[in-house]
Amino acid sequence: MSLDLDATDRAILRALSEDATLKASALGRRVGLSQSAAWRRVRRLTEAGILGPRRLDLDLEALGFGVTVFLGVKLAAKGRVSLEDFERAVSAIPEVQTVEHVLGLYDYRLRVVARDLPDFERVLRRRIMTLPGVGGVEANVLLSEERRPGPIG
Amino acid sequence: MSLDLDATDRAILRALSEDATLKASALGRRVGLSQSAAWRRVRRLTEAGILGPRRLDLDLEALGFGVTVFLGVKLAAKGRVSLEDFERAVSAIPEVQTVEHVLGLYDYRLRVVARDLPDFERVLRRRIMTLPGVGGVEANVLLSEERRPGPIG
DNA sequence: CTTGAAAAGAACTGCCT
DNA sequence: AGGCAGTTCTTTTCAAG
Repeated sequence: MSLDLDATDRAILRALSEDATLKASALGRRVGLSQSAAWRRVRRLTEAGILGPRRLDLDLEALGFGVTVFLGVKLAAKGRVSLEDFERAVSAIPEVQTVEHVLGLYDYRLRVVARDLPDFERVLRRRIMTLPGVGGVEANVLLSEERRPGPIG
Repeated sequence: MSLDLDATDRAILRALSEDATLKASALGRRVGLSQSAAWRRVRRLTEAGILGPRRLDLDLEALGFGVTVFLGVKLAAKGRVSLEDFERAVSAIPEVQTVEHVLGLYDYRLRVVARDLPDFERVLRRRIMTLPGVGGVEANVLLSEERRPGPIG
């Protein structure tokens, strides 16, 4: 299924995950190909589904959201609440950036942003704790974060 | 510092976080502006630092990395290992996609990808558990994930 | 903010090696 | 598969209402 990539493909993936706005010409220069060859490779990788949609990272801090908290949520074992109910309710909270359904100590991991800690407390008390079926919540406040390209080298 | 955004700005941010490849003309159509007006707003938001770099999401599953695990890492209290040492070592592991320094039950949260569970066990035993200063590790396996635009509405 | 237009540059196509 | 040349499209800038 996963078509095989040569070193040039991997170089393209590495370059594009750093800067998705790279033009085919600049990309080609960087990996040692002509503009059209680079462009054809990008199209091939896109059609293979390897290059996903170009997403835009908003600087939420510049927008006044300086607090990011990761919540580990354990659903109440007894309250036979469907996962769908929980997911629907959590998706309606604007401050929730990511909803991850996981297997382990928690059932869900949420990435929540807020303007400051008082604002976060409001979100936690009025939105999170009132979600259907919540059994326990554990929190970690983000101090700093580093994203890396992943195992494409 | 954070310049105020009107409803149109927020619409632009919402549209672009869904699809960062949107052309200024299509964007203008979507938010009810002319092409040049939309383009000027995008430039203004970019210069204000709100629109970050366009990153490209790789479909790691299409590349054969079907397993994603979140690790909560607690450093050993005694072993006076500097955070820098830990961060440097963890950054050298290709399978680690994200390193988050957090405050709470854990000291670090790691997003780790692997080809399958045996491969993950290899990474865990040979790379993660041998990191300098690791006191305890807790794992959650990703089942599904939903990303949302965040509180820009 | 809008329209219109012009210049620059990138995307995309066919043909050739 | 890669390179070249050409066509089509968008971007980017400017002038004027």
